Amino acid sequence: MSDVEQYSTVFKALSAPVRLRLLGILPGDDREGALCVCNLAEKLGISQPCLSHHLNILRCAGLVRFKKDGCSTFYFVDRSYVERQLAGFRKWMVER
Amino acid sequence: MSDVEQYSTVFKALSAPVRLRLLGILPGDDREGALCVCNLAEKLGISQPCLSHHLNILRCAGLVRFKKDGCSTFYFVDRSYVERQLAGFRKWMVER
DNA sequence: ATAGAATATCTAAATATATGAATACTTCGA
DNA sequence: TCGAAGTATTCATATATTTAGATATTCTAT
Repeated sequence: MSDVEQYSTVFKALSAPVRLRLLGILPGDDREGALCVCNLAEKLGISQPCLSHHLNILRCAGLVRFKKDGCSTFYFVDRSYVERQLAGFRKWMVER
Repeated sequence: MSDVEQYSTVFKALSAPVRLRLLGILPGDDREGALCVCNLAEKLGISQPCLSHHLNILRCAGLVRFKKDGCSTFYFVDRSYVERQLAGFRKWMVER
């Protein structure tokens, strides 16, 4: 994947208010304060399938990961990946 | 505008490959190597109206500005604004 | 095995975005 | 003032995204 495709995937994932609110609720890698998916949906005021869809977009972009714990799934933000992407883009932009 | 709306506007502007390529071509505030709009369109392989549309999206997001010089218009990236937004988002994300 | 809980996938509808053609607007020089 | 060049806007169409309901899958406990 080219730089441009890479960054556009990340930024597209970050471009929806609902996904930003989701990122704001999800815990970091430490997973303190993690919520299961159904509670997240309620908190965001969207349906569970819709939330699954947005989590999938964030996951495909590499911004979140998850750990399964029995029946439940706990998502968390991969903050270091987010920061690497932002830093990479900043560098890409300035280097032109 | 709330933080979430603000960042989503910026990221939405950055989410299209054609707009990233455009940002890669546009000069920074020094405006060295500036191209007029019609030359940019040719370089990107899109029509002039389409380019105008994308420039407008970037402008509305605050990422680019322009200077008119006679008939021509020269766009340039407001790099300091871009960096402020990226830094602000990084902070916003970590603070949750 | 079976039931129930949690999450993901499929499907269809609504909405948003991207694009180019036609047209309007602006500025400059003759 | 008129014409030409450069850019923006309008309009219609094609494509992509968002959303919820229905359904499928996965895991656990009985």
